[in-house]
Amino acid sequence: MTENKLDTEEKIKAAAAKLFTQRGYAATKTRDIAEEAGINLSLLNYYFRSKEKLFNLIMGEKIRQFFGIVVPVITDASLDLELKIELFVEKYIETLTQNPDLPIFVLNEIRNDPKHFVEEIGANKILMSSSLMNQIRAKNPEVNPVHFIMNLMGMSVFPFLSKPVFMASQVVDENSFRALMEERRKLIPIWMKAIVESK
Amino acid sequence: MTENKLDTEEKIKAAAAKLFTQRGYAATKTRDIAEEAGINLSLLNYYFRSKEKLFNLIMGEKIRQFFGIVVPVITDASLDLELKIELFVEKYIETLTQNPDLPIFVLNEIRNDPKHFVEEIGANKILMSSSLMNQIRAKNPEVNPVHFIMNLMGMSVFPFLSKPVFMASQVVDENSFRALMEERRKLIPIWMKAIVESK
DNA sequence: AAATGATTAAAACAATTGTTCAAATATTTT
DNA sequence: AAAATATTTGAACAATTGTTTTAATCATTT
Repeated sequence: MTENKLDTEEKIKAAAAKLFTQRGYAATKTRDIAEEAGINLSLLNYYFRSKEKLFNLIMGEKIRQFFGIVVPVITDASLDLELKIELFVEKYIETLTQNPDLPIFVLNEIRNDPKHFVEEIGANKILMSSSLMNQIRAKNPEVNPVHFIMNLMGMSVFPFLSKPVFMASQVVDENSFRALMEERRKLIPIWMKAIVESK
Repeated sequence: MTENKLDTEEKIKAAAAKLFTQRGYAATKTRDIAEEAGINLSLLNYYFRSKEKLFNLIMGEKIRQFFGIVVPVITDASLDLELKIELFVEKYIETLTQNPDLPIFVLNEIRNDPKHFVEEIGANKILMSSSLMNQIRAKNPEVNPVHFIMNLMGMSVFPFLSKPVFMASQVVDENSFRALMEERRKLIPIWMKAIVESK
């Protein structure tokens, strides 16, 4: 039955995505994926040929998820800078709240295999030539706009990267972290404005 | 000879530190460490009992390195807020320029084993009760000071976490990245001031 | 020079892990 | 219904990997 086939294939992909993002490539065993998916180990190779091919598939999806979120925002010339920032922050905090393991996984695996990232994100010059970058340059021509994007991403993404540290230190718990992120959704645009206009 | 003993022990530790921080625990093989150190495989177990014990040793050192840098700064009540920020940024950018793999390794492994982190950093309440936090609270009582520390760390550390992305995207190369970080050393304190005083 | 103890090397072991195979079961097509 | 095809299963294989063992080498002491 064709539906059953999609079912198991999706089950394997979901299990693989969960474990790969949580543990990384090397620490994830094919038997763990099979168990998590509730399927026989052989089916993994039957459907995806090898652990590596399955990983590359998941990896590609995660890369597109992580970087694709904001592409429509940063490229849309009809949005002014202020609105772009608001949407950028909102999209990231929303997506990462649902997928807290996404950033550390993506950053890790890009470092391990930068080529795969370049192949996956066909147009890698999108960022520098984007409407967002031009608007930043116009606003403050004296500062390299890369600083701006590092600040914007840093303030949005870093909290999720460092969440385990703040949790372990008992600085936040699951609920207060969520509340903090809600606050940041409104605060980061204000801070970014202050940064761009500073000095 | 006792000097030779220290020599090989240090060689193994250096090799282990390099490979563990670059690849993580699971992807690092004991045989790779031995080869990198230029020693026989058996010596690893002879000196450190097991891969896991060796890893915990390295891990502890890296955690202390990553978090220890700024403890003297954030706890010293004789430094005013502005100077604290300057020193904080300077220390981090300096240390991470020398050890670019440090943050992603530390954040990764803390997520994998938060308990080890808590045991390693005995006093985990240092941050919240630090002189730095009190100075922030005094300056802007309306905003949770955790936001402030996330911004400060995010702006300082995130560039190193995302460096492989910007390199692969050809947004920066090794030299321009270094130059950017030099700029940030001066800019982040200015931006942080703008943030704290915003609204 | 012989003996002792520390250090190093090579080989082997046992468990793990990715993958394949052959048979069984289920589904679709003729 | 029979044949053909697709899916699932359990066992097995081969390579990898952390660790241990046994013997050899080296430096130091007697």
